[in-house]
Amino acid sequence: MSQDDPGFESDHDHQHCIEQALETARVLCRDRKQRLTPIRELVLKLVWQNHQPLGAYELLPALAKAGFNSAPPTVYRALEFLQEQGFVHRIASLNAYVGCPHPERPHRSGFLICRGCQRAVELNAGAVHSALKTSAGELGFEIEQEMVEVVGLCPDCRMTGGAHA
Amino acid sequence: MSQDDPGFESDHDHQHCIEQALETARVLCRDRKQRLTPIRELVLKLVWQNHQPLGAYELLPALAKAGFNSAPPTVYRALEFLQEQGFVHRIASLNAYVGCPHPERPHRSGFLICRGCQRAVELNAGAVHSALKTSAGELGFEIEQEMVEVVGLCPDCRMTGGAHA
DNA sequence: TACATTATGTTATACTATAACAACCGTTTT
DNA sequence: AAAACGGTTGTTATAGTATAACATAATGTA
Ligand SMILES: [Zn+2]
Ligand SMILES: [Zn+2]
Ligand SMILES: [Zn+2]
Ligand SMILES: [Zn+2]
Repeated sequence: MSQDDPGFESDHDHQHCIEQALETARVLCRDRKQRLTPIRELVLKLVWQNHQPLGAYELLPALAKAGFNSAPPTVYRALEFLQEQGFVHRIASLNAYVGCPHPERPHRSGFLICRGCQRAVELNAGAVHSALKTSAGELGFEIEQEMVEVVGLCPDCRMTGGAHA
Repeated sequence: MSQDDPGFESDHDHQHCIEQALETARVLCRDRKQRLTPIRELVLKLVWQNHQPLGAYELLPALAKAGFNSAPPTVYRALEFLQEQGFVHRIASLNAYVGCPHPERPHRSGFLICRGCQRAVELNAGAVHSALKTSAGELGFEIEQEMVEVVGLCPDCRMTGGAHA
């Protein structure tokens, strides 16, 4: 692996993020006997165009430009598939979708969402999960899915007061 | 205080939950010089009618029955006020609202949401918050709001397989 | 090829939330 | 009391998000 997750580092090689995400998806789909159709691959690529979560309707124009049908069900179906495969996550508090950098195994860690630049970074926080599991366990609650969405300011935006991107 | 938070205990005196929530809201509004108008109080009462988060549109019929205007802005305005005062929380993953049992100070702990009975219980998990703060801090991220929503099965529903309420 | 399965196209609609402006009401100022 | 003000509510319209339902096309399998 030639590059770690970029986190909030602004100057990483994002082309690499995109290519790696697409290649990982292709491999996993082959292994899982799932079909990464042109629409699905395009939607995945669009979601990965940056690290800002995108709304479903923001993807439609690009689908139209690529010659596909661009009615809502098209993009929602693709997003549903990509979520099932773990390639993208939905950010409930934003009604938006973001690419997952580690779709190999299902997981549901948390997101740090910057209100300055809108970037969302996936948090691989075992400690958060453990604390959650302990607290839930004390109430006899059995966890199935976790959604952790934290809004705040990333290092870059703290310096500029979070006023812009 | 005559009763602790009921958590997932099915047989608690829920009338007490409601009365206490309303009385706390009245006191806090008086202290804060905010107006708990009839509409706002009714919406708070409706949200507290049980421990299942309710959608905004589910509240409208009851508003109409009470003789108020029942267009969406009415209920959204009331919910906005109640959220600002900390009397209710919004559950982003459900697009629904639930009463807060501890509105004295602002907070944003997490929720355990049972997919069997749809009850949501507020988790006062200092450990989760600490873990989150630590993990975010390592990335230089400054937390402003936390949303933790955990879906699973409560003790009651684990026994019945979560098939119903 | 014939058949079943999955994916996509297409139209319509449901669900969630807010914009914009008018009317009302309680309080303060003149 | 009258006027001015700020906050709340009434009302209409619209924006934004997501899914239902059914037709058609593509793909995999026997
Ligand atoms: Zn990148
Ligand atoms: Zn992920
Ligand atoms: Zn109760
Ligand atoms: Zn609360």
